[in-house]
Amino acid sequence: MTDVTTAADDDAADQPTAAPDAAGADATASGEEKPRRARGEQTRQLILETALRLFRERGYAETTMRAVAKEAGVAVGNAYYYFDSKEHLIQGFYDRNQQAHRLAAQAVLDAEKDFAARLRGVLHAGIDVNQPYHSFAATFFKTAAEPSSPLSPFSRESSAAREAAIAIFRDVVEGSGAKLDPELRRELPELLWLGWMGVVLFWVYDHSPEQRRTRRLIDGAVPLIDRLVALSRLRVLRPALRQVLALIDTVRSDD
Amino acid sequence: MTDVTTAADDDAADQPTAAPDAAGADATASGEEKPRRARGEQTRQLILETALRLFRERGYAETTMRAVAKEAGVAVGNAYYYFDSKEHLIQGFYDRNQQAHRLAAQAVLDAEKDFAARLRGVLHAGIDVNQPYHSFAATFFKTAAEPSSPLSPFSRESSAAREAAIAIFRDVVEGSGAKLDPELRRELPELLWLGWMGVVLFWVYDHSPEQRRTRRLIDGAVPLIDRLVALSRLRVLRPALRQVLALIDTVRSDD
DNA sequence: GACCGTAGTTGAACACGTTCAAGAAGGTGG
DNA sequence: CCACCTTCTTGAACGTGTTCAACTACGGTC
Repeated sequence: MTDVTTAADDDAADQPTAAPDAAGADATASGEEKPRRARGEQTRQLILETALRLFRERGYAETTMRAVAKEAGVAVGNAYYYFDSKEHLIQGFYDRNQQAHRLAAQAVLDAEKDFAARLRGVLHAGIDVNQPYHSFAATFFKTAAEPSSPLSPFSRESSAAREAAIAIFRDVVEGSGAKLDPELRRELPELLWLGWMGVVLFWVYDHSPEQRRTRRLIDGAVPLIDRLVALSRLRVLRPALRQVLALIDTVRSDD
Repeated sequence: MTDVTTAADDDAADQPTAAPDAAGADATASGEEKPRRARGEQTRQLILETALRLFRERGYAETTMRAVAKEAGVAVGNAYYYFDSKEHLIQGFYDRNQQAHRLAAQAVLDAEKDFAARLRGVLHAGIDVNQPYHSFAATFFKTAAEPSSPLSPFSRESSAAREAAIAIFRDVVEGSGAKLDPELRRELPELLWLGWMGVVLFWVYDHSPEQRRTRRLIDGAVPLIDRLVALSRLRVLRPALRQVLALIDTVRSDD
């Protein structure tokens, strides 16, 4: 209700200190007074919410740090007290979508038992969740692509989110009745996650209306993977399978 | 104007087309419409050479447009007369390495007939060529990853370079004695190029000493692909192959 | 030779992400 | 009440990529 943040582009300047006396205004979300540390956390959230809203409204590149600060009613330097850089603000978006995917995927996994159906559902759910942010995601992807960026899906900083994502695919495999080579079973979740990264990559580059091509890619690739997984138990393919698994091991080994 | 070109001296300064008027040197294919203005081309080359040198010496991010201009002995605005942005300067690097890869690949293709050996050689040659620029390439890769960037390997602006790269892999296939399904034969070059893009992606993220993991990836993946290609003629796999080819077709179709 | 149009060139100016020294707020211990 | 420390906040300032109106040089035309 209070929603001072929506005050646009004009006044925001006259607001030197937010809630100097507390007066209970700060208790909006959580019920009770946190430890004294709550003061900064509020500002942090305010800045993050404001930034994500502006990213959504205007796009990432078009949103300046000055605009975020002004809109949030703080000094620009304050944003940098809580976030190391503009890119770091994206992490919030990142986490949020990851969680939404997890949730949407769970609904699918609760309803489906067949491996192919589970995989297909989870992949489509991932696209569903990200669909509204396609144009924004493209620019955001640019910064995530930098290997040294903490936003990279392969970075140490992302390892928690990455593990969570892989867990979804582990669930896809484990919860299905698919019979497969035990060693493959162990590696498959990570491989599927890698495939998902590939789908996301394709999606980012997909300019077709509503990203239909990505949908078709999913629909076409899933039966293929399903078939391949089934074929993996075939005698002629055993050596090839071993070869693939050995390669994965070799490549992963040291650093 | 005194003692200009503090460091840009050496080679790049005085090069071709020094005679602007003589003998219609600038035989740019188009012809009459264009007045013979080779004057600017020299400046363009000077700026490009200077920029690439500084990128190599200091890195991309650390090289400022002001430094490029100063080192080249021109005003900063002049660089923008010839190049739309700092990113556009990278295109030169891009083209040069592409050509070097083509050259190194040719040596391999002239010597080897076996499919696996050809593929392996071409991939290693690609890494060889790019090796000296690994740290620089990582940051440069960031800008290439942006879908809307003209530097993206999938962009229209890169289509010439892309076709040239695919041609290398076409040569890999055609020049080998490998027997394979005719339809696969048609698609394989582009698929191999896509795989090559994957290897590059892996390479960019590879922090192992001298990117050994990438080398191992190549050495491990090539026999695998070789085997897969050979297996593609197996009866049990024919339907799967059809499925793959159909998927590629579907995904590629409209936009 | 005078004139004009355009390719080429300039550097100040702009908006941006980011940094930093300075200070305010608010608690803690005396 | 007073120092004192930590946490939080500020806004000017820096260096960056990029733009732009003005200017120069030069070939073509009369």
